[in-house]
Amino acid sequence: MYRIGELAALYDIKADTLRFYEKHGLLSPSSRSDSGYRLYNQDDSERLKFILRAKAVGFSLNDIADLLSIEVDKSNRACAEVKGLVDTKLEQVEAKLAELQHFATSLKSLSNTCCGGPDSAEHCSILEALESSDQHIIAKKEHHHFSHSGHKD
Amino acid sequence: MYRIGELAALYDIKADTLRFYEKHGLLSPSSRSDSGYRLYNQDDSERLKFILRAKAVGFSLNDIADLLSIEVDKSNRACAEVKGLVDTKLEQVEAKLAELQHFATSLKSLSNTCCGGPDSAEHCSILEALESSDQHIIAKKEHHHFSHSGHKD
DNA sequence: ATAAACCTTAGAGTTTAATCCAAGGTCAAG
DNA sequence: CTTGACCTTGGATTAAACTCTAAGGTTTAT
Ligand SMILES: [Zn+2]
Ligand SMILES: [Zn+2]
Ligand SMILES: [Zn+2]
Ligand SMILES: [Zn+2]
Repeated sequence: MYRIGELAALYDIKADTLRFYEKHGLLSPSSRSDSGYRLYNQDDSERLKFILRAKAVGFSLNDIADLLSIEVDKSNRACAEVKGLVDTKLEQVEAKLAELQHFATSLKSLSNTCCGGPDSAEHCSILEALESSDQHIIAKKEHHHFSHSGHKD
Repeated sequence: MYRIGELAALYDIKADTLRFYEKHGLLSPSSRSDSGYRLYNQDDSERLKFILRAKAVGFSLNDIADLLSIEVDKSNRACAEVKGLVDTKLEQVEAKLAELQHFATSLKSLSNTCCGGPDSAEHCSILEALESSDQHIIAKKEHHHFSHSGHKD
C-alpha cells in the first residue's frame, strides 16, 4: 500500500497530479486509511503505469480514459476498438506534424533571408515578407539581404 | 472604412476574433462611428494582414505583439531582434516537432502489431505494450499478432 | 414602421493538464 | 506535547486563442 506521496514519488509525479487523475476518473485509490488518506495498492500502481505509458505515446487523458475502459473489460472488447483509438490518434498527430513542418519550413526560409545584423530593421526581409501583399511569403525564399547584406558595416 | 463584420468577412475570420485582437492590443480600429461602431481603415487592414501572416508561419499572438512593436518602429530596431524572434520560434517548433515525431513513431509501431480484428482484445498487442513492464514499449516494434494472428477466426 | 441583420458591452465557457492555495486534520520523532 | 512532514477538501489559476451569451442599440430594406 502506498500513500499518495509515496506513489507520486515512485513515478516522479506530484501528489496533485494523482488527485487530478482521480477527479477525472482515471485512477482511484483502492482504499482509504481510517483518517481518510488515499491508499494505493499494486493494481493501482499498474494502472498508473499504464496511464503514464499512454501519455508517453501521445494520448490525452480523455483518450486514456477510453483506453482504460477497454483495458478493464478486455475480453468483451475488440482489438479493432483499440487499434481505432491508436489510428485516430496517429492521424491527429500526423496532421499536427504537417502543420508544424510547414511552420518550420517557413520560419527557416524567413530566417535565411535576414542578415540578423545590429542595424535598422527598416528593410528587414522578414518584416517585408510579413507585410507583403503577395502570396509567396512563406514557402518561397526570397533574399533581400543579398541586396543590403552590407548593412552591418 | 470597414465595419467590423466587413473587415472580418474580408479575411474570413469572425468579428469576435477582431474584438479579441483589440482586447489583446494587437489591432484597434482607427476610429468609431457616431453610434460607436468600430471603423477600420486601410492601415488597420494591412496590420491585420500582417497578423494573419505571422500566425500562418506559427507565431503566437504574444509573439505577434512583439513583432508588431518592432514593425511600427522599424528604423530604431535591429534586424537581429526580428531574426531572434524567428529563430526562437523555430527552435520551439522543432522541439514540438521532435516530440510529435516520437509519438507518431510509437503509434505506428503500436498500430502495426495489432490485428485490428473484431474479436477479443484479451491479448491485444497494444494493450500489452501499454501494460508491460519493460521499456521497449514504444520505439521497438514487437509482433504479437504474429502469434495470435489467427484469433480472427 | 418594423423586421432582419448588424453592432455594442462585459463576462463566461472551451480545451488540456496540471499546479497552487488556504484552512485544517494526522502521524512519527524527540 | 509539540514540531514538521504529510494528508484532506474545494476552488482558483495558468496558457492559448478564441467562441459564445445576454441584453440591448443601430442600420437597412421593404
Ligand atoms: Zn538585415
Ligand atoms: Zn532582417
Ligand atoms: Zn488482435
Ligand atoms: Zn490488438
